[in-house]
Amino acid sequence: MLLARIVETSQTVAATRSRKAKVAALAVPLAEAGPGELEVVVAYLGGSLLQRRTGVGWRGLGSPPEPADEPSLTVHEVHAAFEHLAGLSGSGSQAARAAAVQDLLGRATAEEQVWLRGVITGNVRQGALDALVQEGLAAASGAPLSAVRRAAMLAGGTVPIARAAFSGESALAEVCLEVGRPVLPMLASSAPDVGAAMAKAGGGAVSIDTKLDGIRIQVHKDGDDVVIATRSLDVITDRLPEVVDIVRALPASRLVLDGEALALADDGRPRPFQETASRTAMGAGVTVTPYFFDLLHLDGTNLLDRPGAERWAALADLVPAEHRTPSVTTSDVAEAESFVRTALDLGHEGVVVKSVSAPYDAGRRGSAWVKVKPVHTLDLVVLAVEWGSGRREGWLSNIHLGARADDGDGFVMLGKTFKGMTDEMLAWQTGRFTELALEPAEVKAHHVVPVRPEQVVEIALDGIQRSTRYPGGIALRFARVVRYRDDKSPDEADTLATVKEMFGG
DNA sequence: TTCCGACAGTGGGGTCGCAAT
DNA sequence: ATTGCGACCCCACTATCGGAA
Repeated sequence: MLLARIVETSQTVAATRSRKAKVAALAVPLAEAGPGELEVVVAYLGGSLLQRRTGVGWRGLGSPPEPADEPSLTVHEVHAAFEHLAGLSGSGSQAARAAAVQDLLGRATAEEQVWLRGVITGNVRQGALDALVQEGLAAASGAPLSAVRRAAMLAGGTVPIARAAFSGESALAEVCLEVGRPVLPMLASSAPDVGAAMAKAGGGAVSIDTKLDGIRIQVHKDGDDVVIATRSLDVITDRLPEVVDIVRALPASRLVLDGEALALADDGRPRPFQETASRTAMGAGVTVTPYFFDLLHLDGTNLLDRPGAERWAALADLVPAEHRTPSVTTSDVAEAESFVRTALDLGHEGVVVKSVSAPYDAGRRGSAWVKVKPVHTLDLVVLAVEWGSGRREGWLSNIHLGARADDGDGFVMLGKTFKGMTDEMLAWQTGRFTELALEPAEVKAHHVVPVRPEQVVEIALDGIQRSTRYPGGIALRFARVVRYRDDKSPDEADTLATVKEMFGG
């Protein structure tokens, strides 16, 4: 198949807003693809490469060479070119990569070049990713969408099950959880408070799990072989030797566990997320401790489809309490709230409320698991704004946030945010910050537009973290706009000292 | 007819490994 | 030794479509 087929399809998909039309367009090349190219076609239609990493990003693309007049590249040739790129390493590899990228782009038409640049930087932006490709696969093969989805979740992606979809429903049904092959992890939706979360999770008795602020781990054990995968199914076994030892010692020969790994201080309280993420923490003698909250397989039996209560009972029989996520089962909101307070007092992020009857829905973010985290707010001042991209093209989008300096002179930047803005707010702030621009004539000429520090904005955030990037030594974590405050002047905004004090720094 | 679940997009800060400087 | 880049860790939120209620 020619790459041009993929590119045409991508353009068609991008040109319609109807999801049904997108799916119909995706189904055509999927039905045309030969057995030897189906995997590549599935990946490319979803805007991704089969290579996990190529070593080339937006910077390594360079300026585009003269495009070809006629399309000639096949998907096979493109795949081979990326395989070559991915294999380059060592001294001089950057120059070799640049040359290989230029060679590939030089063989592409102008439209193919656009698509190739998109797929390399992860910016195809056609309004369809893996989920719609799965729908297209179901449409093209005649297999039920539910069977395609389930197989993809259990196989860790759509690519590995594409051929099975064309082999019929029974072939898809045979795809099941295999010890040693990571499945997509179940995700949690969110709710503002525990009461709402309990209602969302189905009411009645629920499990309230402590939400630990570390790295999600899925651990597969087959005899002495242990594999640890992250949320995106990256294998990080070598980085967590303590976890490997702990799982090897568990009294079962084959198992799949889901949990969280985090670094603890000497007093047992969790260290900041940054220290869990850092290997320096391990190097400094800080161990990373695993806490497991689910069991997906045990000695030949897949537990995914069993109710939560049953899986967790099996987990409790297998894993000692010191390596299980603290939790309580209750239907009483007051008891749940009390558990949340305890979790927060112990320094944890919050809780995850879980239905006791729901199965483990791999790869889904449903209402069976609902997270609850406390929200803090600050009143900060907008110091600059950045022009948006994509659907925010032409709007001033990302705002720079500052707290009042402690010496009363000026503002200290603490971070940026683009979150929480409605289209109405984007329109308003584009006008407002154009008015406040330090250099009104230059507003459209620069990506970053500095403004007079006069607009106060209420910002929600999860907390602060250590920063070497920002002058105050701290940065906001997960900042988002709540509302613009026209009832407050900049000299009423929060100070750096207040911010540090609020978060115990 | 209205409601709501699922998706895609729009980006945030920090950390590592690796290659170039 | 330092710097820049790519890749990945954590992630919130809004708009939209289309099926469910």
